[in-house]
Amino acid sequence: MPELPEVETIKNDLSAEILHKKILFIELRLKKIVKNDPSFFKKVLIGAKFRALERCGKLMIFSLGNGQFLLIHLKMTGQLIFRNKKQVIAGGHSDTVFNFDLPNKYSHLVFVFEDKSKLFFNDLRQFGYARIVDKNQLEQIKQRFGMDPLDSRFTLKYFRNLLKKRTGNLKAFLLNQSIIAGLGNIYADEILFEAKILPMRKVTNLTIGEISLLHKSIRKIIMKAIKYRGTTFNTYVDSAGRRGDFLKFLRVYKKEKKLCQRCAHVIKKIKVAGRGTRFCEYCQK
DNA sequence: CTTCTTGTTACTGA
DNA sequence: ATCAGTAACAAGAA
Repeated sequence: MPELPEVETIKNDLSAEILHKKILFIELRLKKIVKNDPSFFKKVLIGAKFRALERCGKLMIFSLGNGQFLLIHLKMTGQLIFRNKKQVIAGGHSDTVFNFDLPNKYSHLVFVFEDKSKLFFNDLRQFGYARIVDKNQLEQIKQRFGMDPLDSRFTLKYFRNLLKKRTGNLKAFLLNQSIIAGLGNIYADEILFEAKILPMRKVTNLTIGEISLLHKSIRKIIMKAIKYRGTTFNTYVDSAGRRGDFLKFLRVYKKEKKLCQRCAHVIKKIKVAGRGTRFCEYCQK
């Protein structure tokens, strides 16, 4: 599942490949993946160039420099894969960097650039989307997102204030994109394990020490996951089709029935806030 | 065959 | 206003 670290990795890598290249052609293979009228979508993009790439939570924002912006959300199984002219010509076989043919049956949208390089938007479950918005719509959408954990304004003081306004459980709090933007099921569970706090705890009865540790853990886990280029469980790959390396650092996500690396008790899995939630009932308090 | 998975939105009722 | 719970979306894994 692309969460903040995965989207950040794709954003950074793609920025080095696609900026300032003219878009020659748009191949829309599955209409529902685009949330605009298809002819409007193509009209805005063809002939335009991506001027900047940014990330808001798990949402990618491609600035077109003409007052319009392309939004792409990968949801659970979306991929954005870039291939240069040489790779496009070679197909999927001859290059060790990537190991599958494109387009494949999950390639719903393809951007063709003037240098014959291509950007493929793949999505197995078709939950992801692409959408063109103008500046006003973009500002409205951005307002719905909470603080980015990497933002310098995400201080302990700020975090303590966020918690004060809430009453629910911690898992739901961490997953709520309008409070903190970018955390999903994998990193929420990993953060709570790191902070040694149970996911079903109410945000109202955390001690000062727990709040401080939780704040530290959010930044620590997210920064480490970015360093290792995200977590590949099923479909996630970066823009070159490579896997993320954070899988080997997971300590609770998909570790149910295995032994806790900290205390050797069995990792449990239950439903919290409607989501599969993994934790150690012994060393998380 | 059924159940589960997951990000987000929409809807219900409390 | 906020929260908990659930359905919806889709397709594959178990």
